[in-house]
Amino acid sequence: MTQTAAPKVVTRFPPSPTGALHLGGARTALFNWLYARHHGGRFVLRMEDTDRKRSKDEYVDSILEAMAWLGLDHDEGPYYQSQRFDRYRQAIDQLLEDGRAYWCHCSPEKLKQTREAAMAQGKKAMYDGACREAGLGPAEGAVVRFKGPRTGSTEFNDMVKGVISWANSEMDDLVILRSDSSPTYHLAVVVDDIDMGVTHVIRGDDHVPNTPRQILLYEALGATPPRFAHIPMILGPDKSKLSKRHGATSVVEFRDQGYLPEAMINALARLGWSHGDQEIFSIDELIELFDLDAVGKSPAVFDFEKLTRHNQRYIQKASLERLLELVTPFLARRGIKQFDQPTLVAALPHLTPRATTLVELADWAEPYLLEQPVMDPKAVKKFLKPQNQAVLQAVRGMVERVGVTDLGALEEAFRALCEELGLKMGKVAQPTRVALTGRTFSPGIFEVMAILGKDRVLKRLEAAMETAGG
RNA sequence: GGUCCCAUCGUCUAGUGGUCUAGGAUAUCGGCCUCUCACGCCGAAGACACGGGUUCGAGUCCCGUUGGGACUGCCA
Repeated sequence: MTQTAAPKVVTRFPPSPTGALHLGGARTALFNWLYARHHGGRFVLRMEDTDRKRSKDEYVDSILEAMAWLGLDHDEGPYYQSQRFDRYRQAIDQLLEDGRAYWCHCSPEKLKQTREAAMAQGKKAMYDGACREAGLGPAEGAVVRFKGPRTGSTEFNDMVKGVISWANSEMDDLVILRSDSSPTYHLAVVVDDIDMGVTHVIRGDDHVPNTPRQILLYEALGATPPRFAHIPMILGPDKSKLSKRHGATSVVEFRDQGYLPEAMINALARLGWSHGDQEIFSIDELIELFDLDAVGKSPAVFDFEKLTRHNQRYIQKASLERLLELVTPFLARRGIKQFDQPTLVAALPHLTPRATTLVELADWAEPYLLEQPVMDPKAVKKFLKPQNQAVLQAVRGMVERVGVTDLGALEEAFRALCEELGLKMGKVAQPTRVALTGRTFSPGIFEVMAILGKDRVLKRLEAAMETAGG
């Protein structure tokens, strides 16, 4: 007998488009994507936009953009829950018919009062089940509630946390249809995961308390629950839930700050997951190595410094061609739209070890791409002094004579010149560096000359001599 | 308050009862390299939350304490 071709693993990522894709969501998406890819399964994208007031199209676009940037491609979707209301209604009707749900006429005000009263007495703030056995029908302002069991317990074997058991008495009857006749999250998510054949639900562990109630819903709907894997949350440096006040938290912000997607992926993957002592992983390695059994249980503080370090390494590793493409928008952003590409190509290999982000890389590249470098006033004051005019003059003469193409010859001549002047290398190199780049730091002085070429070196030295003389 | 989850260097983590005087990464500090700034290399400091058990033996298993977190919505 041959088995049907139904994929054995189907994962999904269901963001609600009420904000940009955050680090936590991105990691959840990554783990789902990796799990599907590792097992040769399918990855479904679904927008949970049942809350029509808070969901916005611009967030849908922004989430899609972030996913694409990270390279997390989906095999199905994006589905939109807002387009599946008929299906949810059908499931709710079925539940009503089967006696697994009931109409509730309690007003939000009344509910709030009972809740507060319960809290005041130090009791559990749960729905009291007033309408549970009332046999009510639909009415203006009414909702439908799921009729959950009052006794026993619901248990599941979480793939990262192990067995988790929940007393049914701890769960009240949750609303599945709102008074505006839209379905709630719990109902929609379960119906969708059934319809879409989801086999593994990998999500943040803030969903742990939702899981037993959803399992009950699966059973009421006559479906087998999927496997669950609850991954620990990502925290800010103060160990509280990561939020805006911790700095950049949305994926596109990192992109705009000059981070490479593979650095993001690497950093995110290592948060809660590990493979021995290995720190650097390519996408292919992650797909090959990733599995849920190596996911940790405890929450993790996001380490921005480590991400930056990863980013620096990835910038160093990137091909010249890609770097060119990556850095161009960042150059444009600082007003450098037209420039001599060969100069940038020559400069880039010397710049990458010095840049931790693409923003910095563009900054490092600037002196070589501008007609005249922007002179740092402090550097000018310190190094382009009258007494250095002669030094610059001597360097100019040397460059005129030996050129800048033969680095060996250039260095030899430069050192000879220092000796001749009776000056240490640094005393000659620093004024030259400022003359050529406008700054006190740069790649090696000979590399700088080679990048600029003889003509520009001579021109800049002359300009600097004038500055020093004046 | 209740329910549930979690607990190794500052941070991310390795560690699945003996090989742990606890390993790696990052951050910090020191050194080397050196024309500056980086990169790179070498080195230092730095952790098993606490208390009970189980065991010949516990970072590893069990219980408790403490601490942290999540949930407790007609948000998802």
